[in-house]
Amino acid sequence: MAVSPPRPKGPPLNALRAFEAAARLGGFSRAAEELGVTPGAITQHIKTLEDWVGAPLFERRSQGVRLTLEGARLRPAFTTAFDKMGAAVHALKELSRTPRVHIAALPSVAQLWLSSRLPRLRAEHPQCQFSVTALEQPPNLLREVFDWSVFFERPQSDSEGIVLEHDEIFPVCAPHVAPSIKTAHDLTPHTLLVDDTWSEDWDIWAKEAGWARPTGVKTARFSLYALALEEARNGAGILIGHASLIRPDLEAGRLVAPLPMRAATGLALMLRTTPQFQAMADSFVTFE
Amino acid sequence: MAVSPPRPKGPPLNALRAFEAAARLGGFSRAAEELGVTPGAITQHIKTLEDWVGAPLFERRSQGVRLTLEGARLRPAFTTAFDKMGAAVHALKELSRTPRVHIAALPSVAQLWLSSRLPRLRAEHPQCQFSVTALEQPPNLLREVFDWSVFFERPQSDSEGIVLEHDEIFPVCAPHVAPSIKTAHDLTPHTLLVDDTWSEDWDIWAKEAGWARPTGVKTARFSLYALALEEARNGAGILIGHASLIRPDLEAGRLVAPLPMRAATGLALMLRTTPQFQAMADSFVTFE
DNA sequence: AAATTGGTTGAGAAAAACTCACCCTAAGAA
DNA sequence: TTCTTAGGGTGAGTTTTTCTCAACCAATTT
Repeated sequence: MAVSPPRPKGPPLNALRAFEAAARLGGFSRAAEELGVTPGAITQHIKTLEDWVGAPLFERRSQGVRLTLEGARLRPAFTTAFDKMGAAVHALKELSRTPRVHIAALPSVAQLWLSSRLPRLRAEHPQCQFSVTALEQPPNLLREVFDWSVFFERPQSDSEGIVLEHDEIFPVCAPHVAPSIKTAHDLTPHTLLVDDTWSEDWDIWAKEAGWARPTGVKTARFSLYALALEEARNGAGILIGHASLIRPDLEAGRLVAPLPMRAATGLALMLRTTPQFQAMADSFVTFE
Repeated sequence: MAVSPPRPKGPPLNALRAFEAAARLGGFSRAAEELGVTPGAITQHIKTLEDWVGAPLFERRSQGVRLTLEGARLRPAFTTAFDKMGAAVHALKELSRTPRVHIAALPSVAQLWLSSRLPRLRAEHPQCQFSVTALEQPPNLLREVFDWSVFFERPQSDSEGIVLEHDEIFPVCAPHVAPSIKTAHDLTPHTLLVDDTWSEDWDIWAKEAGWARPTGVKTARFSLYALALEEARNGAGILIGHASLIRPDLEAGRLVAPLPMRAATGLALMLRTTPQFQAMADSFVTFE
């Protein structure tokens, strides 16, 4: 009779977390991003778990993975478990002597929108320590150690985020470039400045403006919106401007909008917070 | 403005688990046992966590640790989170093709009580795979990957364990040794066989029997009850027998009880199971 | 046919977790 | 007092886990 194999251990907690994230987000890459690791790490976690269980949790398809029936059945239990854990971790974070507010934002939002508002926030809450992390995707505030997030997101009635401003885009350029542009077609000879993370912006605006963008138009791509913006200020081309991010440049006259057409992206600059920081966020927003 | 420290991570999940266990069980050593690691490992986990938080979670006292006020406030949230996690893990385990039943029991119970009943259990559930792990302390079935536990425990009305038999102890010895023993005082010249994990048994019985055990009595200590039992069969001394464990020896005449006095330890041999296995346990018990 | 999307793999590197042996402190026992 | 015991703390060194990296696939999409 088998007595004594030391002490059987449950599956590794990190593998469970990887499973939950992958199942919730519907892909290993997205789970990898949320957890701040490479996709390969997720692959391995899931494999560990599948070996432990002795059954597959995901079907591998060429365009990604799909949860198996059993995997799907299991997901909600893990999601609620990790939600509770996340809440507990937030409570744990509160113990820290000096209150810390950790803000997540798109790189462009952090540089162009948040940076001018942070001083005021610091002044209003001198006892708080603020820090900002730039992310490409909004974090899950229930899970991660962020307290605020400021991203362009599709406003959903069900969610409790605060809509700061609906996103509107339109071409902008340096003042000396503007006179040559009277209609959308005048854009053709210019270089279009494109932010990699918002590469469809020009298409959205062009469609709205009824401009069939010719294939030969020159474009210059940037990995950061702030870089493209700087080029636009220097007169290197036409940028598709997000109203909320370029307002200071327009007001200061560093940029102008040569055409009146504005397109809505369907997104909004949204502020979300954990429940603990709702009040602080509300008071911040009333000043806007 | 600070933008970008990769992606801030929450505290390590394993450290959270260590905290929860230590807080719930009221000590690092007990947490270490539940988690199957050394106490030093727990110390380090807690330190990691306290460093992450920036505040102490336990007060260190010479006779052990006490939760700080904040630590105590945090505990319930983590306990429920890990309870949910444990339930989810049990569900995960169910996916496994062949159902597995993992039984935890005291080493003595595993050898002397369970082993004779396992064949019947296997016969009744041929599709199941049974495994047994010997532990000194009953595991937390909500957390660990066990499905059944069989231990001597104090029966508490609030708990849902099944009382298999109340624990009774009394001296036993080989048949040829018995004739010399008419009263408790006749035990004095004999060697008393003692199991290390139940070293108070003789005291309990002696008190009940009104026997002031003289200090000079020889004793022989064993780390396993089954070893002490074997010695008793060989006539090497008097063992304090637990009725439930030595019944087969009494029935077969390998051992006899020379004195009629029996003492209750206040414990009971208890069977506990996870909810999933309640039915199987019930049907097992009706055969007893 | 080429590029893209999303996952997989295995080797090596890095980080986390753990053990071990020894130290420390307070409290109770002798 | 001095011993002993119970429970932790420490730091070095080791083992295990986790992660990254750099290819590599296989199905789409262009």
